[in-house]
Amino acid sequence: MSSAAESIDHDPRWRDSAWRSRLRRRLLQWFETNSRTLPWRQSRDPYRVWISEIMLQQTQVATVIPYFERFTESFPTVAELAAASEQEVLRHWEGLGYYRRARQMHAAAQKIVEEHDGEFPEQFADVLALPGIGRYTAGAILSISRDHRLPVVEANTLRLYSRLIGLRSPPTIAASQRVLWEFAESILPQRGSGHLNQAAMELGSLVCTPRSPTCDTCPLAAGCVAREMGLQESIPGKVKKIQYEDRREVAVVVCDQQRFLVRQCQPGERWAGLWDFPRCEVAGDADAMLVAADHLRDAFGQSIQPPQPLMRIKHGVTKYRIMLEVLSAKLAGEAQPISDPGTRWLTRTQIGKLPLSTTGRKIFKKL
DNA sequence: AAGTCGGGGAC
DNA sequence: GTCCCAGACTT
Repeated sequence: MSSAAESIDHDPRWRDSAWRSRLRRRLLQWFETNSRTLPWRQSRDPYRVWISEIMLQQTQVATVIPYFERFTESFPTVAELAAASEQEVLRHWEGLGYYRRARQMHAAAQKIVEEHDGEFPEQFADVLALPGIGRYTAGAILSISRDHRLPVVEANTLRLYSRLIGLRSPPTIAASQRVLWEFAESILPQRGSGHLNQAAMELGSLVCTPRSPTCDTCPLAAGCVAREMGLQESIPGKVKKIQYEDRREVAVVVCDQQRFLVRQCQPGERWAGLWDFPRCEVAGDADAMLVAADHLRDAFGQSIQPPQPLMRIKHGVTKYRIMLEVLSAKLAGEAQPISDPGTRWLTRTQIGKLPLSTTGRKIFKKL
C-alpha cells in the first residue's frame, strides 16, 4: 500500500489473508483455555471497562486488581463518580501512581454527565475526546464493551505484533507505528474484535514476554518471523535507557499541640492534588536540618526548634532516585498565619483521611 | 521526537 | 541494581 510501509524492515507475509485467518483461529483457540479470570472481565459495562483501562495504563494487572475492586465498589456508575469530590477520587487512587489519570477520569465522568446524558459515549470520536483517553484506550473500551471493530496497540500487542511480522525498525518511529496499527486492524474479525484484542494482549503478557519468551508454548510460533530468524529476544528494539538522576530531599513533620503542618501539591507540581508534608530539595551535601528550617521559615513563615531525624525513605519518581530525609520538629512559639494556599494545620485524624503521596502515607504511619 | 508523570513487580 | 508495565499529554 503506502511506500512508507514498504520501506520499513519487516516481513510482508501477513498481507496474505490466509496467513491472518490461521493466526486468528490459533489465537482465539489458545485464549479459550488460557484466559485469566479478572475482575473487569465479569461484565462488559463500558464504565467498568473504562476504569480498568485507565488503571491499567503503565500499570501491571496484579497491581490494579485491588484498586479496581475498591473503586467500582465506591463509584458504581458514571453519575456517582461525577458526583464525588476530586479528593475522594484521589484517595481511591492513592499508591497507584500517575495521578493525572484519576483527575482526568473524574473530569471525564462530569463531561459524560453533561454532554452525553450520563451514558458512556458510543462514537469513537466522542470517546477519544474524553480527557485521559487516547487511541489505544478508546479502541480497547469500544471493542471490548461494544464489539466495535477497532485495533489496539499497547505494550503487549506491540511486542507480539512486532515479533510476528519481524519488525526490526525501531517501534517508536512513525512508519513502524503505522505498520503496527495497520497490522492490528488487519487481523480483527468482523465480530468479536474485543475478544481478539484481549487474546492478543493476554498472549503477549503470558507467553510473548519481554525476556525469554516461551515460544515452545506459543500457538503462533509456527508463523512467527522473529522466531524464524532467532530474533525473538531482540525484537522489539530496546527503548532508550533512562538516565537516572540522584537527588536529596528533606521533609519535616512540624507539630504544634495536636496538629501537623501539611500541604496540598499544586497543579503543575509533582503529585498535584495529593497532600504531603513540607518538603524541599537538598542541594549537594548541604545539611538537611538547616535546609529544612530555612524552608519552613521562607515558604510558610514558621520557626521550628532543632529538628530530629525520624526516618529515611528511598524512592523513585520517574527519572529521579530520591533519598528522602524525614525530620520531626516542634514549633518554636506560636503558629503563624500561612499565606501559602493549600497549606494547613491539621490533626492526625484529618490527615489520615486525605489523599497522601506514598511517602506521605509512610511518614503518617510513623506518627 | 523527546520529556514528564509513580510506584511496584519480577528477575 | 535494571527493566518493564493494557499510555496520554505537553513541549
